[in-house]
Amino acid sequence: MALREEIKKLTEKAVKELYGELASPQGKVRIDQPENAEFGDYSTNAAMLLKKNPQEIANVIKSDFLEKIEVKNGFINFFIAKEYLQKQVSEILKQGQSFGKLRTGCGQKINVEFISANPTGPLTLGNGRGGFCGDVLTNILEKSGYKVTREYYLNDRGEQIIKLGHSVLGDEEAVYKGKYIEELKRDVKKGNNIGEAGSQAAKIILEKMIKPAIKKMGIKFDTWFSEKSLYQKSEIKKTSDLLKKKSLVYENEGALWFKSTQFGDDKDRVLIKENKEETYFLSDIAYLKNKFDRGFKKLIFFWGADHYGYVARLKAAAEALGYRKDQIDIIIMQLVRLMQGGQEVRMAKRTGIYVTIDELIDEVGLDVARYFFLTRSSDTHLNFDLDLAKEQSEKNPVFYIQYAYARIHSILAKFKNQNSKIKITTKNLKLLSHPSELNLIKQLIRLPEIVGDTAGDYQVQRLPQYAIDLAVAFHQFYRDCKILSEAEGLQKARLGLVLSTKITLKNTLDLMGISAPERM
RNA sequence: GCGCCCGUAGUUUAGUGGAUAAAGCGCUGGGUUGCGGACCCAGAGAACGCAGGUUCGAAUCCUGCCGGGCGCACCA
Repeated sequence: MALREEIKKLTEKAVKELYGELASPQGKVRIDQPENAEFGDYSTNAAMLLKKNPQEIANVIKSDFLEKIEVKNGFINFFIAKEYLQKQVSEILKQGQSFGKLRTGCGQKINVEFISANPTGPLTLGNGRGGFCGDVLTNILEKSGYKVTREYYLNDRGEQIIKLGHSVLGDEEAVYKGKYIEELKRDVKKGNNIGEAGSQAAKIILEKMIKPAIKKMGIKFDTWFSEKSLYQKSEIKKTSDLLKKKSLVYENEGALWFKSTQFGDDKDRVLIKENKEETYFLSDIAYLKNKFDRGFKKLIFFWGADHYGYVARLKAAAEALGYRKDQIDIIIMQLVRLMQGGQEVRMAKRTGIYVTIDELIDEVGLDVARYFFLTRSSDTHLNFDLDLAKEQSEKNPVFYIQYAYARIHSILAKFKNQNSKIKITTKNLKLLSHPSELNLIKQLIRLPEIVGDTAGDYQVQRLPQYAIDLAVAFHQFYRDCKILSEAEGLQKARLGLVLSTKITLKNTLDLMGISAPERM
């Protein structure tokens, strides 16, 4: 069990013992990790919330993994015992690659849909942002014990395909512009009608532009879901029939409407237009049904802020289908604005002005590109300046993290030249007592908590921050503690610590999809 | 007009009810005959957009205002 959970339980138990079940605090009891070491490794505000004497509570709490408990300014501060920390090193070595894994997901099926850009052009920076964040969240959820499906929804029919058709045929209704459209004009067979030209162009864009870009981004989708297939398998018809059966639709002015206001939407929405064409929303409901039918208990979507208006609608649809609104989580990513020399440059596939995610990766490399987007919360309005990004990429903190990893590899390689086996015993680990050693271990054991927190609140920017903390702790340890030149016992202990740092750092980088280079 | 999001150090951002607001870059100064100096240490730099309110306690919650982004289709 994670240490924080353990401390929470101990505190709750103590409170119950002293004040009985009735003590209900106003506000949230928290177990925090204070930044100031003076306040311990963990601290709780429980006493303040309960308006009780913190010392009284502290006196009742007893545990062998705690060295001491102090009370200061109303907080109860917990100090972890050295022995507990030392033991964690062998625990990490034992768990290896699976260190950080949790069981909270209980194997529940969860579907994460991200990017899902229309096959009408290359992937832009906005797609990159949502793509990287989505990808990392799926890694986190997997690590927390969920069975995750990464899904890309492909809008391979409908209005935008027609528009693409016009564009590649170059008629007066053309909307998409750019070099790729010029190239498509050559590849798409002449004599096609608009729809066929559009479909053919979309297929080429998907295979020649989107899929390679996604591969370059280091993302692997489990499912590429075609909107068209919903029509081919009459799932659209089945869905509208189902809603009719539930009396959730009505006809008005020749169109078929869904009573979404019954489920909290601002207004009712059209499913089938007056001209008998189905709306995109109807496909979406069918798609929603399809996902739930496949057994997913939870659906997560990454959308750009420009789709915000769609949230209430989709949740309404989920409820209409008989599911709960909280089975759908929609993460709204604020848009990426392209800046050049302090001026905004409007990006649009329709004007042909945009920076593709390919270009960014070519310029700064995948690791920097990933790190760049991962550090910013989805709420941040991101102004992206390619020149600035290029200039700063050399100083990107990702190299600082990777440098720690390369250093570790170098130490271990040097050791292996002298002696091929590292055998670490509990007795050796007891020699770890330098503040920098203990501090490093404290950072190492945060990984499961980081994973758990992020799986709960989807704030993936926590991960790059943690990686920095970890690297800092290692670099400081490296400064303070010699390894190879020490006597055998201490040398083994420190090698164990170095190895467990390597594991933790690697697992953290893996979650972020960032490489762990042995040399730089 | 209504709804959502943002405004934190020179800059890019963390921090969403707790203690002295944190980090990268930049700036100033210091550190290596040593396992990788792409490193380490110290310092300067922030009335957290403004004004009220709730609370023992507010960058965080509420209200109003200012500035900015996005959304309010029988478009997708």
